Amino acid sequence: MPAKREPDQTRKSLLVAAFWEIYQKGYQAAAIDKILEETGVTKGALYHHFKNKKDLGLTVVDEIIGGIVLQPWLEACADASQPIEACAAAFRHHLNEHERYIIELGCPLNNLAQEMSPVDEDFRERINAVYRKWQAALAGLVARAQACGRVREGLDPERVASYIVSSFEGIIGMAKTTQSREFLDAGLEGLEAYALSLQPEPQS
Amino acid sequence: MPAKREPDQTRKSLLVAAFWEIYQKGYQAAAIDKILEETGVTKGALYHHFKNKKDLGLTVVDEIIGGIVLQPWLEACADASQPIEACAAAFRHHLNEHERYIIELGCPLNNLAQEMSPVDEDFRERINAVYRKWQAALAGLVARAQACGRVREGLDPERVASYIVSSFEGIIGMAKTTQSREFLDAGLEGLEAYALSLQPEPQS
DNA sequence: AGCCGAACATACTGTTTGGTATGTTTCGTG
DNA sequence: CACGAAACATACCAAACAGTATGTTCGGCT
Repeated sequence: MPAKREPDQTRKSLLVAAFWEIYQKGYQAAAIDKILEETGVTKGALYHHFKNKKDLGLTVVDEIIGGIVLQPWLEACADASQPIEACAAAFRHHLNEHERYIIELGCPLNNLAQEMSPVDEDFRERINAVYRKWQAALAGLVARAQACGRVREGLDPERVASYIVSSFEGIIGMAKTTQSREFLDAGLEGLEAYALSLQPEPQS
Repeated sequence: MPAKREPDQTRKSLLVAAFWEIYQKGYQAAAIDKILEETGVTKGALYHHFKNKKDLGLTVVDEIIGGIVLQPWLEACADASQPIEACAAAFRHHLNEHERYIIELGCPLNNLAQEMSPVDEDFRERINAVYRKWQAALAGLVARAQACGRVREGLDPERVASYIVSSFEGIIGMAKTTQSREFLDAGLEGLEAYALSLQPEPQS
């Protein structure tokens, strides 16, 4: 029972189905036919909306994955009245919220990044664009924390943000690999220890 | 001009070629025919030594990747007269040594882990076995550092090791994604900051 | 009403790929 | 030297897959 003719709806459902297929199997192993089967859309319709598989994949990065990954961080970094604490809270909240999928399937952005970066420059660029936004938001947070005297001066916010993002993705990746929460917990503990080490020496 | 008949040599060359093919494209996208072309071995020979593609892949994990990844760490963790410093040194040495490939292709173990963990339980187990050895070596290092009073008591060596491994793989992954050394440097800086935070408070 | 392009549907193609069936050659052993 | 198994070689297959050619239907605009 396909609703008569709703191009936006059709397009969106294709993107969502493609996202899940890619999230589960990776881009290269993602099967177009599976996406069609899942949505009930036909091949003609798909190739009307997207010019090929790569176009579909890149659009998934831009319109689906970008939003999913960035949203919680942009929020958390924006209203941070208490920078580091808010960040750590957003951290844990985000992980708890999606723990199920994160342990089973990892981070959709990192998955694609690891698979496609060496293999396709266009994918790499789109993925990097998302990472840069994430990193920029975190760097802004750190800079503000410095302004408040909650983070030591002399640290480069960009580099600190780099490390946090790297570490975060690494933690999620290991949780996926081990299929357990242990690496998640141990990782958060470690990252918080690192965050504490950013604070200025208490002037006792 | 195939050397008359050297089964071990043939097998080994297949494993090495398979390693590179998998390292570059991932397991699922790795082409058997490419491996045959690269080695000059024929299909009949390959399927004589390995019962299928999966068997080949799993053997690559066990006999090639395991060694490559573990060797430098096991060495560094073994003779550590100065635990943390030796570890950090092995760190940097390892990265510098293989910087080229690491930035371009990442960590072969982590690549496979991210690709295969959600998709194939057998791969996940083999990969995890390697990670556990790595983690165990690091945990041993931390434990000894505790015994020497160089690392605070009350920290769980296993969890600390978990975090370091996670973080390390995350850093390499981001270096690959961005195709730059920046994340590598920023990551090492961050990890060293973390390592310092493990030390006992200086009793001033 | 009529028309034209956007939005779909169906059937097919060409290639790539892992895997196999079958044949041949080498080598250690009795 | 015979002989049997291991080590290789060749030709082929069947399925999966992205992509296309072609046809049909809807819906807005004049």
